[in-house]
Amino acid sequence: MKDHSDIYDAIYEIVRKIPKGRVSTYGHIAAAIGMKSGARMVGYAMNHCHGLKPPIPAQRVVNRSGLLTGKAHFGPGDEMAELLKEEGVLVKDDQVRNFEHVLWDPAVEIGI
DNA sequence: AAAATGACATGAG
DNA sequence: ACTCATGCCATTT
Repeated sequence: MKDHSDIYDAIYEIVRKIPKGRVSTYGHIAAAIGMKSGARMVGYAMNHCHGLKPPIPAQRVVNRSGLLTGKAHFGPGDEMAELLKEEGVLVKDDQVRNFEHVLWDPAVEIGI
């Protein structure tokens, strides 16, 4: 495990910039770092973000449908949905309500 | 070195 | 409107 995870670093940086109460999608994050079709890479990076020094709010990262795809990777239960609810994101049946309302576009914030 | 896998996206039927 | 098939780039076996 070298420390070259530049891709991960880029992805983590974007996810870390997601404000509380907001969510983002893999496609938008991938596009923000320059990987238009690297949606899978974003998810892959999330899989490795377990135990990182800065807590990565991967719970704010959902698929383009607003569905909590990786909820199973957080906790045994609906910990991911609970976290989002705590932050103010309306989650119903593992799916974000008002998705477009809480959707945060990294490209806009970063200024791509 | 090649093939398989992955917390997705998009297009076509 | 819904389901099936392909693409994408990096990591792992």
